[in-house]
Amino acid sequence: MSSIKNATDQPLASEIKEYLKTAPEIYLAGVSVDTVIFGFDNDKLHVLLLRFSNTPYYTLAGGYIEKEEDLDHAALRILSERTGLKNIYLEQFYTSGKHNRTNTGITKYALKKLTGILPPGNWLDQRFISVCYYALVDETKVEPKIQEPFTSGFKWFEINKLPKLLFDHKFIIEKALSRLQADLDTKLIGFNLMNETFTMNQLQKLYEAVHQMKLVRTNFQRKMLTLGVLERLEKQYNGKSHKAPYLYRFILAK
Amino acid sequence: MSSIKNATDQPLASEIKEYLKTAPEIYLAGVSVDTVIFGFDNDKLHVLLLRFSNTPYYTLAGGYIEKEEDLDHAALRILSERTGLKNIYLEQFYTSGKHNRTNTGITKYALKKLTGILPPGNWLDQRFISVCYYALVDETKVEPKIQEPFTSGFKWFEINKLPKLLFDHKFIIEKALSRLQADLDTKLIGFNLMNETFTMNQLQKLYEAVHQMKLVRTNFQRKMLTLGVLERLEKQYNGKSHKAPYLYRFILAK
DNA sequence: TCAAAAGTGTTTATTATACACCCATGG
DNA sequence: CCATGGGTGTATAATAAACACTTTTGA
Repeated sequence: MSSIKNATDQPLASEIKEYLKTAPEIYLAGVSVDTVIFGFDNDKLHVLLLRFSNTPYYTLAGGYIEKEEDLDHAALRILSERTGLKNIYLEQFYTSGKHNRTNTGITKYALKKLTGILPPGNWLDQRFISVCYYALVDETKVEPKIQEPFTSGFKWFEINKLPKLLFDHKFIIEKALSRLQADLDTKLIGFNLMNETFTMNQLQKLYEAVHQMKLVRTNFQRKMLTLGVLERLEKQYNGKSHKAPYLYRFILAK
Repeated sequence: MSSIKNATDQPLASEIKEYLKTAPEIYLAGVSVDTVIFGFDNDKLHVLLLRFSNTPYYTLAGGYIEKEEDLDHAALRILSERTGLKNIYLEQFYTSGKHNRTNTGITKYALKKLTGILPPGNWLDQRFISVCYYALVDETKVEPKIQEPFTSGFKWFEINKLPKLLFDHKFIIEKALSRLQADLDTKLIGFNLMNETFTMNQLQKLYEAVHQMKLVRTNFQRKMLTLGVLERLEKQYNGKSHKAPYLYRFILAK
């Protein structure tokens, strides 16, 4: 799924100025939230990115924290706004705070393309420390919404075919991936990326996509089954000329 | 080591007011850094805590971020100021952001004891999102310095005999410990808590203190040796009537 | 010679890996 | 029947756990 609007090259000065007026009243200054949204489709691990208006660059889904809002709540709210989902699996994994992280050459250029000339010291001009979360979502259930006027589209990218990114978002995605890899085997979170029922083959594809390596089919099956968290359901006949695989479902420890 | 000053009960209004005047010019608003400083002494895992002036409460070593300062640099600077050390092992592990985390009943009481009555909306009154680091230090080399006027002393506490803490600092320490436990076995960081040379027994005591469990001596020794990161030095004769243990040193992979 | 702690060896259990084998399915 | 992918069994290797044994030291 993908959508790109606003192909014109006009700085969005008027909408931006409206935003700059209200933002300081609503949000905490100097702190932002960025989320790495992971999805999975058949055999590829994806990241949902937003097109930065009037530029060829992409960014993470981000936002600000309301003045009386808990940090975790802000992350969840921002994700709900961008994906249309509730009950998203979220994990805070890093806080990025280099003093010039949003103030590099490319970013300055991109901001100018987006906004035109703005008075210095405006809301977008300040230093932001960004608290980063990763989210695991069922990609097929996501209905992304763009965040006007800053972004003009969204697109799922394969984890190893990322586009040009603004700020330090490439670094943040890499951090998110390595954290996801570590978490996948220790916590039982993989199912957040899948449909409720799945075959063992689909589950293996997920693990292979996250860890970016091939796994041995027979041993993977045994390993998953001995975890004791999979419930075997009926077989799934799909018309292929071979044994039908069982469907499984995660059973969560209470 | 321990030191408590300022046993009087007078609110430190004048020093505080001076601080409140300069802080907003120097530091980022709304964001703080808190550090869980771990030390190790013979067989106990310790945490260095600061006595909140005029109260029976303790807090983590914390501070603010200068306006043009990198976040990691701020954490290191704050630690250097409090411990007198350079080259401290630091790991960012969590960012705490509940909107009322510094504004609970006990904290209000403690702040009033410390400062007397201050105008509302002052620097200390604002909401802070706190980026949390843990530090591993050689306890014997630390020369703590208090942070006047907010704190009036410091003390090493055993990890499972913590005093009453302000804010959400107890929760943060627990998070830090479980992160340290996970890190100890995967990264090779234990040596940051010890002298440069140590016996196998001392190393085992460290692992036992961090994991809060007994380990089997013979198997622990083999496991450490097969890691291939220990260099065996001369024996350490200590006058005891038993075989002298070897000293070891960590050799860091380049 | 003894007690205490250090260091090494050995046995067993557990877990991981490789791969052989059989099974079910639709054409 | 065949080809294909699914499921199970088994042999082997690697690792972990339990504990016996030997060594060194100072009294």
